[in-house]
Amino acid sequence: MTTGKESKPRRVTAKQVAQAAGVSRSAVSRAFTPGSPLDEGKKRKILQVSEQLGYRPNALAAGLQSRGRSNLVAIVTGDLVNHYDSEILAKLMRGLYAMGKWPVVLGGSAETSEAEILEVLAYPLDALILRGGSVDESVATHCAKLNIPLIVSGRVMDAEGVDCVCCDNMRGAELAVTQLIARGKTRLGYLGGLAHLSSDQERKAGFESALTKAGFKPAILEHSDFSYEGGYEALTGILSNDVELDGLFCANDAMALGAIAAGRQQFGLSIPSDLSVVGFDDIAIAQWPSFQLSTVRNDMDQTVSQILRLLTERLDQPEKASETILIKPEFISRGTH
Amino acid sequence: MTTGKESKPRRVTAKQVAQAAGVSRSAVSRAFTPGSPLDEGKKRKILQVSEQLGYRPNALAAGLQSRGRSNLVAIVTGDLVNHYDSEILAKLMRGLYAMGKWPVVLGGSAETSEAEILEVLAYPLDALILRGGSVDESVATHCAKLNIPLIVSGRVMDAEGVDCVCCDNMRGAELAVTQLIARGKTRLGYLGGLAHLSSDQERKAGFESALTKAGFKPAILEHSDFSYEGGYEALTGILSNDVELDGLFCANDAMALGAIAAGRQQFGLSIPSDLSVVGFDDIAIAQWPSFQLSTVRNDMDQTVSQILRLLTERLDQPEKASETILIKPEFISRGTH
DNA sequence: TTGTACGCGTTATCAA
DNA sequence: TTGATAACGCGTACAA
Repeated sequence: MTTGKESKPRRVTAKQVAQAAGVSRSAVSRAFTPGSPLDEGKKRKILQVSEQLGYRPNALAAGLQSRGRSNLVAIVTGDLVNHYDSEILAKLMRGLYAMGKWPVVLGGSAETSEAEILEVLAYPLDALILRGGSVDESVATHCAKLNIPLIVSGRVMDAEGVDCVCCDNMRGAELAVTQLIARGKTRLGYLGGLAHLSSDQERKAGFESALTKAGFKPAILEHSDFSYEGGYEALTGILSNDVELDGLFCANDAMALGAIAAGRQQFGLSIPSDLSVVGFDDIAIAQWPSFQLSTVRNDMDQTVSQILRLLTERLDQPEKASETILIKPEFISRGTH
Repeated sequence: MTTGKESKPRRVTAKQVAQAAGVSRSAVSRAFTPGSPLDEGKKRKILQVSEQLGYRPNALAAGLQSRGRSNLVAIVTGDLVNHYDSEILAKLMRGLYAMGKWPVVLGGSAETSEAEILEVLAYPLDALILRGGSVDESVATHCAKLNIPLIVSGRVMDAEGVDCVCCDNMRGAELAVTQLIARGKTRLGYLGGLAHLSSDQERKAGFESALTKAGFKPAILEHSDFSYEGGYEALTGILSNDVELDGLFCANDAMALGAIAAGRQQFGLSIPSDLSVVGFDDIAIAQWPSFQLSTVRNDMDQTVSQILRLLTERLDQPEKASETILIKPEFISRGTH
């Protein structure tokens, strides 16, 4: 057993490799830079010594160079308890690996601390991807000052030089309402998530406008928190108050699943004959045999590929005009509507 | 619109702030180093100019220093489609933020590429946390050569200087078997996940040993892939082959939920009177009203806090003896056994 | 309290 | 093809 603070053992450097191999430091650097002019035998020797000593060029020091990049990209994700957030995070990370970028992940829990984001900006990030959490727009100002490209997804941020990728939430809500009405449902309710999020506001607005256009009025407009438990409690509350309802559009899948469970267990409702329920996002469990949830697909693959495209272009052309991409939602018809 | 490759705009440096504020560059450095001797008025001036220019000390360059750290910690996670993996990742990330460390997240999908891990070792990481994915032990060798502390969780790795935190899987499986037998179930089956993972092997071994000790034989030993769909298909297959079964222990919750759905929908079974099902992990959806799954808790909070403790101690004492921590599982009695 | 000078590990430039 | 040398941006020992 050892006690007390010990000195940190240091990593092997190019200098040490150079000495051990009997070459100059520059030669070592060249051995690891494809296309550099270097004698083939000398290169082999260097690589062999490096292997033996466990040498790898330090990516940090390389990123310090004039034209160097850190290849670090920060991602701010929403609460990973929400399956949409964890699923799209996985896809986004894979895309970044393929680009040779490494994701530094922030958030992941209910409260996304603004301070955390500002702290991580101390790193010379290649970009910051704001995918979830409720973060103030002032982040855009900080990024701009630090020359860190900002890409926002899941909402639209109207700031200079900020690229956005967002689902057409209004359209998605309209799709849901149209499909419910097509099934003969007329007393429709809306179950929203956190009301301060623009995605919720847009879905709600889409719901109301589509309903009005069809000549109906909302049976109820309720809010919860995007969680399964929240959806369960919300529908329990609504039905306990004798609200007449034959269709419910929920702002995400988790709440829809919770509402379905409450309807069945607390009120003995048959889904969809007594009550139709439609969700939003199309997370993996929506298609589990137990659920077979009808929902509006918030396409993750399209979203991720657009984010990656915008990132690539922005890195290549820092001054190019910013874009806002709207992803088209699609109604997924399963068994709950 | 702009075309072609443009030069990357550079970040404001301490030198520029020094010039703008009319002070030396070291003064700027001191202004951002708490406890450094510096005239109060000069410090205010520097901070004000920095604010205006948008200057932040570059964490990368700072980490290059002799006694500096990168404060970057890589985490290898398993497939984020598995809720256990995404839930524990979120908790682990929060713990790292609290320590002032930033998580570079790898994996997250079915195939964890070994090459990805080796590539990220180009960064002078403070540590590598191997939490999921099926990664070869050779990673330990690479980490050792690069002086990057390695902490493994979810399995035990018997390598020099590697700390481990793992659930006592044998004991967990025994708990499940004991509880099933206590309910009068005697024809018990085991539904495993990916058979090459040690966690699966240990749970299976625990199942068999506990059953033998109680004087019974396994009704069936089956394997799947840790997914809901896999569990659904596996039980469908088992029951289609007329295996007599009154209790099923699954190597994780997702498969247990799938198996329950299959039993109910495909064979009209009543759970638990016809068939008891017990899972492993205790993910969040295990306690959803629709499921109320009886399971063995693989405690995430304990696991995470042990990982963080080992990390802290390892950073403080690089040469201290390595530890292997076994987390005690707990049976969570709900409605499916 | 201040500024100068050096080191961190790398890549890029330049003259040989 | 080579090796010496200058950046890169920062912290800090050292001398003033």
